[in-house]
Amino acid sequence: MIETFAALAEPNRFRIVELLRAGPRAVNEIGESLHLNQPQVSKHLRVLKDVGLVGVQARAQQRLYELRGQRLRELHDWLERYRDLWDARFDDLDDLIEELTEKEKSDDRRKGN
Amino acid sequence: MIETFAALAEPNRFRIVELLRAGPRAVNEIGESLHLNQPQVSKHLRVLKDVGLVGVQARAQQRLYELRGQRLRELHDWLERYRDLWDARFDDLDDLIEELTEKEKSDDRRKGN
DNA sequence: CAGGCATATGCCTTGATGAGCATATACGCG
DNA sequence: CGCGTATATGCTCATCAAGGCATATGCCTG
Repeated sequence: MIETFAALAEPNRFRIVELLRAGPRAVNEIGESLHLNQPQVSKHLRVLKDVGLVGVQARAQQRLYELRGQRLRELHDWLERYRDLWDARFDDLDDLIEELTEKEKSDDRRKGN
Repeated sequence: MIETFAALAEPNRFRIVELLRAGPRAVNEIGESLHLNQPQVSKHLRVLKDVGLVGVQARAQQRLYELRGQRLRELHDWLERYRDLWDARFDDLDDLIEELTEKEKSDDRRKGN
């Protein structure tokens, strides 16, 4: 889980993942699309592959990288455990609470709580 | 999005988030539960708060940190765009493809593709 | 099997970040 | 209002990861 987060936390890696959502790509294609040097692309793909976010498929001297669902599904499963936190309208309430908390500070002071 | 990933990519921060799933906690409680020094807890909470994963609520000299849903919901929304990738049984297929790819390498060699 | 293309790896430098410790700030209480 | 508790911040050190460049490896073609 943490490894997945770490992999996706890197901007260029995130862009690669987003790009691969459209389908498999060769290393040079990725590099051109995202304006990255080839070695960097390879290195990032290595990380993504080690984590299991992508898989490779060799075609001639090219390597087609494709997104894999496994880790994303795990991410989803993890998120599910927090569903009650965000599935409701809690978020807007949070904002309210935040504001009220500020207010309480002065209230507390007044009533000596 | 990336900031959320970065925040969750740190092991101790991840543990804090998991802990806060059970409900709001004061800084010292978190520290004791996770065996972390107080300054570290504060620093991690700072990051989590800056990213918006947690909110604070002051009570006396304590600060109760609580998980917020916003960022997790965004994460969920982002994942949704990849749903077709993991919602099906594609994953097992990926494993197959991986294996077949290895096999193809020799096949290609034989048939001179 | 030599040359060329596609990709991977190694090395170096640099910036970011976490841990630890000391210390500052905030707040309630006597 | 001074003291103790709860939390935040500053500083330093060590680690790590990303970018750039050079180069190695793999594979195809003539």
